Amino acid sequence: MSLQSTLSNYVKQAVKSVFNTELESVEFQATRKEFAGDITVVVFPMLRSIKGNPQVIGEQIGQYLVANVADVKAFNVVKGFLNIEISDAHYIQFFNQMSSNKTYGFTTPKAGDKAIMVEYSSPNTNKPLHLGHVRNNLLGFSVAEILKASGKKVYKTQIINDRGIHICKSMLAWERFGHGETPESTGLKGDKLVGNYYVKFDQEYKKETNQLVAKGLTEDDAKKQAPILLDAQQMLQKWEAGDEATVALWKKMNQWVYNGFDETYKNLGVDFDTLYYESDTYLLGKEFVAEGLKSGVFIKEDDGSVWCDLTEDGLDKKIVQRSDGTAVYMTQDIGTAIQRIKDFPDVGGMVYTVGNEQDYHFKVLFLILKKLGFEWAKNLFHLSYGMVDLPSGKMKSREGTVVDADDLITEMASTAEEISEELGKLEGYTKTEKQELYKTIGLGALKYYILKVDPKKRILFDPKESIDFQGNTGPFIQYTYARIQSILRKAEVDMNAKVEVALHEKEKELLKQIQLFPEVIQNAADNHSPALIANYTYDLVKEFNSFYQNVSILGADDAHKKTFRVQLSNTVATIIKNAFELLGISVPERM
RNA sequence: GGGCUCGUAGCUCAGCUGGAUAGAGCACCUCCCUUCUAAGGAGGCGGUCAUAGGUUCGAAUCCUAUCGGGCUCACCA
Repeated sequence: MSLQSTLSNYVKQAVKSVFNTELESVEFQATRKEFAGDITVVVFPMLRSIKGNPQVIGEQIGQYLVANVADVKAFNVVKGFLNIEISDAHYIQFFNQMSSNKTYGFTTPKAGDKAIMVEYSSPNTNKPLHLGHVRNNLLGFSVAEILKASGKKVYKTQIINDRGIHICKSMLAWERFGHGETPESTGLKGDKLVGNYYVKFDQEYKKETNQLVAKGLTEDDAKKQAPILLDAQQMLQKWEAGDEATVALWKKMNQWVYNGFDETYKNLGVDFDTLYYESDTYLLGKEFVAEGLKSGVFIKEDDGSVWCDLTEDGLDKKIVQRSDGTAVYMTQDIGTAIQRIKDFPDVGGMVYTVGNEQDYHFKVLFLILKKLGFEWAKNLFHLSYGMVDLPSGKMKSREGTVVDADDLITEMASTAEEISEELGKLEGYTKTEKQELYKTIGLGALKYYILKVDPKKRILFDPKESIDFQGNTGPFIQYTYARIQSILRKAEVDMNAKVEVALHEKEKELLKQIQLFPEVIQNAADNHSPALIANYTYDLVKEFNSFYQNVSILGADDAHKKTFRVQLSNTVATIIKNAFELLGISVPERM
């Protein structure tokens, strides 16, 4: 049981014995540095059930605690705040108990618990991944890891948008202008190659529209009548009809893209347990439209289109099936959700990592699934995140302002290299070891930079300036980890020895921070927010650095203190490592 | 126009279910490498928490309105 819940019980006891009142809950907060004490009970909320002067009430509770709780050493009351001092023994005991636990803070799933499916990435297959996908992947992956650490079973998945007009555009352009080029023949990554033909299509399309406009058509008409577009649409029809050659080309080019994506995912350090392809799921959902019609959740209009009226819930009417009987986006998502539960019966909820431009879509989707009566529909969460903006504004592929994911990763590594070389560390490392390390640091910087901000907020990304290596950054934290490793290499102390020492103020602060870790993980899981983990880790590291600067570790004045301090450092390193694992960031032994 | 969302130091961001004098980093200024990695530490400068009301013992946090940015309101996905 945590200190807080233990104390909470004692405070309730105190209130009961002194004031004869049952208290529902007790409010705690960390004691501010300028006051003596470690944890503070806020007396004000009690005034609702206890009449009296908060100062006096605080005193009385404080006296009770000192008399009855071994871990409470002393107290003081400032206005309505009861500051409690906790004995060193409590911290030492806590430390001795957790320090050898390599998975401190992590909860393992219980046997019958429902699993959770986390969807992220979900790209189109016509162009390479860009900065927006990077945020999506990092967020989704991290939230999945955090949920795991909080004791949930997790499946990571994505839905790959492998069909539609966009891929047909690339296919058409490749057929026409590609001269049989392949990733092998060009040395290009498959997704890049296919993306190039998507751009090529767009160029040709523009050329043709301009010609039509010159002939006197309006721009709108020209855009609709450009022959190359008509050809692409025809190709899509052939694909839907199952035309052999078209399907073969589609398969070939999609495979190139997948190979390219796999490389990017590998570099980024994300993975998936199961995949869904839109070509398999786009026809799903229609049977549930029929069922929904029966149960009255949906309504059929005269033209045959099917709608869901959500005006009573404060939303609009939403179409779920076209008048020609075909599925729309919403139909598909309904079908896919249901399919996933069929495929994985232990799944009891899902998290969708999708940009905030689709907030409304998911609101509607979840509501419809609830109305259809699925029990798991209440456990759906849209992990909505803000856009990544560039100083020049939005990323636009046509204007060439997209930041390519692979390029970005490479650039981060070379920035890390420059800084590292300048600092002149890493003597005796081989070239490949160095390259590996630069990648770790560069990626650490990128991931931390993106994950430390609240998912809801937009990120302004300046490729030249925004990623720092000092202060609240990934490399700063990695650096602290590396320094601790260096201490451990030189330490020569018994890491398993249980030591009792009088605590230095800095040591106590560190222990308090360490105590918070399990709670932070739960909190991050509940809020689907890696940012909480990131900021916690930063606080921990700051606390450690302060300790490091103020207290001699290896040169401690007696052996017990040295042992304790080395063990404490080691524990901090373990937490950094664990926390960063939840962010998908690795930590170097040296840097 | 309706709905959603964001607005905290010059810049980038924290601030848990309302709690004590609103915190970091960058930038700028002062110090600290004959102790374990200075990608570090100690300190200084810098705030009418967009604005105006309201609820409360107590508001950056909750409510209302206004202003400003973003997203969204397709038989597209």
